[in-house]
Parts: sequence; structure tokens; C-alpha cells
Amino acid sequence: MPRASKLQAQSHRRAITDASARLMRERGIDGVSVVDLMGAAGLTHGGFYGHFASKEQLAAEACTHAFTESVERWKTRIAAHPDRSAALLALTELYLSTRTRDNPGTSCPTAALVCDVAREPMDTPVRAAFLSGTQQLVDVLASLQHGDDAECARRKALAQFSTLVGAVLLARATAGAAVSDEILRAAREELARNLAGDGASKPARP
Amino acid sequence: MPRASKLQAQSHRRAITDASARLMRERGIDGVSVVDLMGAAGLTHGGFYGHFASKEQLAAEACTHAFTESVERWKTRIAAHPDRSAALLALTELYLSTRTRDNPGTSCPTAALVCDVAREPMDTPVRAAFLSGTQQLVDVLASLQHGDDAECARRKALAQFSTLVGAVLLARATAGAAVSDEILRAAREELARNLAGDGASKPARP
DNA sequence: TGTACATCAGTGAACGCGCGTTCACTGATGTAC
DNA sequence: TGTACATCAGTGAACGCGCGTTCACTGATGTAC
Repeated sequence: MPRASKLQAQSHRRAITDASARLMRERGIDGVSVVDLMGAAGLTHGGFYGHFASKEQLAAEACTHAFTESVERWKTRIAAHPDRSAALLALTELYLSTRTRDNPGTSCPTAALVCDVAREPMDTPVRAAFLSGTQQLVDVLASLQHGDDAECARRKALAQFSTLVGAVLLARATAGAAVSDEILRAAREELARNLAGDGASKPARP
Repeated sequence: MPRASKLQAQSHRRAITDASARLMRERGIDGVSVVDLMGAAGLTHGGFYGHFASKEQLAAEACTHAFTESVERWKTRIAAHPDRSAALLALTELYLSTRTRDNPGTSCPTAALVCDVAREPMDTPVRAAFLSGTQQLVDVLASLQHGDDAECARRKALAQFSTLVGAVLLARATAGAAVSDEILRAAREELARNLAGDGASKPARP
């Protein structure tokens, strides 16, 4: 397949990014090779450097791509609910489902990549992409908090996000044991309990 | 250095396990090579298979070793406090400190290894070691909850642990940015707020 | 206690393998006339 | 619109490298007498 058209090449590039966004979340950035990624996009590995300067650059693009999709999906789901409370509850239910646990490739990039990124050296493009994407998700979560001031909403969003990410990671690492489902349930119930508590103390906007 | 004494060999084996417990938490199981690990123990790589059947087996032993130390350290710290509430608060403060964030090699093995383990195939020795160790830490956390029934204490412990693990991982992945400290602070404050709330509603045993 | 010798902990070269990356090559695409 | 040719997307062999693991070898340890 020599000399694909410009349109085909563009679609190939997109296929590589799509496959990477999925496979890197599933197996980790170092867990997939350039051969794997090109193969998943239906290509051979030699053409890779025609599209990307390095595997590192692709990782950053795939990360950004995954976050863009996730933020959009969150916003779509939120828009489908009558108020912020219901949306926040629905979002945590989805995040802490067995479906999310069992499908890291199509789920939250923060949870999937947090450890890979934590071990990346500072000032790598993947770190920057991860930071930006995670901040966007936190902003969305903060926008769903009750009528608190911005600082308080952000604090709650950060804590909630920590619980969500931690629970789903623990559930993945213990998958197969009874405690895995138990973790998801416990996090769901405690978050719901806290949200209900907040709602009771501040039922409506002043 | 040919033919070390049995005592020396025993101490070498321990040195390898110690170095692995630290380095695998810092860089991940696949992030350190047998050469690295043996070098950190002051040996050359050839002798490795005299001590361990495989790198995988060492990983499991190092994991178990790290958890044993962590559980002991938790229990020592708890014993230094007058009551369970104070101990629980102190434990979360320590867990969510910048010191913990910046020293994964000597900090909680659950947080350090959760992603590596999540990507391990089922039925590997590392998974089993991780599961057992994590359950022990959760049991300790559960023993510090207020006078609730066992089921409720366990639920709270699982949710708290999710928050702790999630916050420290997010803080590590965002280290260098302002949000990193902010995450730790938010998780600390929200956990403290919940603990205080529990204490107020159930001040003493019935 | 002293001697002779088997054992075996640690060494370092070597194995096959997969990695990220490079490059000469192919031939359809896209452009200049 | 047709033709001639330069461009360049994708191929697959090859590169150096580090990995986990193996193995012949060394020589102090530890044991049998």
C-alpha cells in the first residue's frame, strides 16, 4: 500500500491516535509498542515516523484526545439531567460501575494514566496533557457542587475526584476478589451520603 | 566475590528484597531491571536466580515485604495516640503529606503498586500479595472507625482508603503544579470534616 | 584440631527477544504543462 | 482534458540497545575424616 492519498493519510493518523488512546489506557504507555499501535490502526510500523516525531509525542496526543472525549461525554451526560445534584449523582454512579472498572480503554483517562504519568519525568508532553485534561474534569465536577463559593466547590470536587479515581483503581487491582465490588459500592454509598448531607444543609440557592 | 557464607547469602537475599520493595514502588515493577535490583543490593545480576525463581516471584516477595512494613508502621503510629479518632486523623494527615507524595519508595505499597497490579494478569503471585496486603491496611483503617457496626466501619474504611490512594496518586501525577498541593489539602480537609461529623453524631459508645 | 575435598554463592559472558527508531525502496497520488 | 514526472505515504529489513534468563567458571566455605 504505497502512497496513500492525503485524505487516507489523515484518516490513518486519526486511527493511530484512536487506537493509542484506547490501548495506552488499557495497558499503559510503556505497555504497548509502536508495532502494536500501528497494527491496531491497520498499518505496519515503518510509517509511524511519517505521522509522529516520537512515541512520546503520540502518547501526549493520545492523552489529550482521550480527555477531550471524556470531557465531552461528561458534559453530554450532565445536560441529560434536570439539575446539578442529579447529574453529579449519576456521574459518580457511572464512574463507580463495574462497567467502568472492566473497560479502562474507554473510561476516564485520569484513572487509567495517573500512575504512568506520576512516573514520567517532569516537563514531558504527556505530563502537560494529563494535567490539562485532569483540570478540565475537576472543573466540570466543581461546576456541579451545591451553592457553595468557588473555593469550597473546588475543594469538594478535588476530594470527590480523589475518591472516584482511588476507588476505581483499587477495584481494578483487586478485580476477581469480592472486595473489588465492595470498594465500588462503599465509595458510591459514602459519596451519595455526603452529597445528601450537603443538600440537606443547603437545600436551595439563597 | 565467589562463595559467600550462608549468613552472607541470607543477608544478600534480604538486601535484594529490600531494594526491590523500594525501587519497584518508585519506578514500577517493569520500571526496574534485574540488573538494577542486583546492583542496588551491591551484587551482579548473575546470582539472581540462585535466590529467586523469577523476577515475578521477587516482585511478589517485595510486595509482601513492603506491606508487612507498612502495616507495622501504621500500628506503631496508632499505638502512639490516645484514641482511635486521633489516630485516624493522624494517619490521614501523614498519608496526605507532601512527604508521602514525594517518597513513593518508602510509602504505601497500595498507592505505589495499584496500577501495576491492575494491569497484571489474574492469578499472578503479585496480585495475590497486593490483595492480601491491601486487605490488611483496610482492616486497620476499619478498626479505627467510630462505634458503628462492623459492616459500616468497613464501608467507611474502604471509602476513606479510596480517597487516600486517589489523592496521593493525583498529587504525584500533578507534582510541580499548584493543584498537587491543593489536592492533598482538599482530601485532608474533606476527610477531617467527615470524621468530625461522625464524631458529633455519635460522640460515644451507646 | 588439622587436612582433603565437595559444595555452592556469586561472576560475567552469552542467549534470544522485543523495543524505538532509521532508511532505501515502491508505486499511486497529485501537479505542472 | 491528457500526459510526464516529482512527490511522498506506507513497506519491511535493519540498527543498537536493554531486557529476563542461562551457564561455565571461580574459589572460599563448610564438611567428612
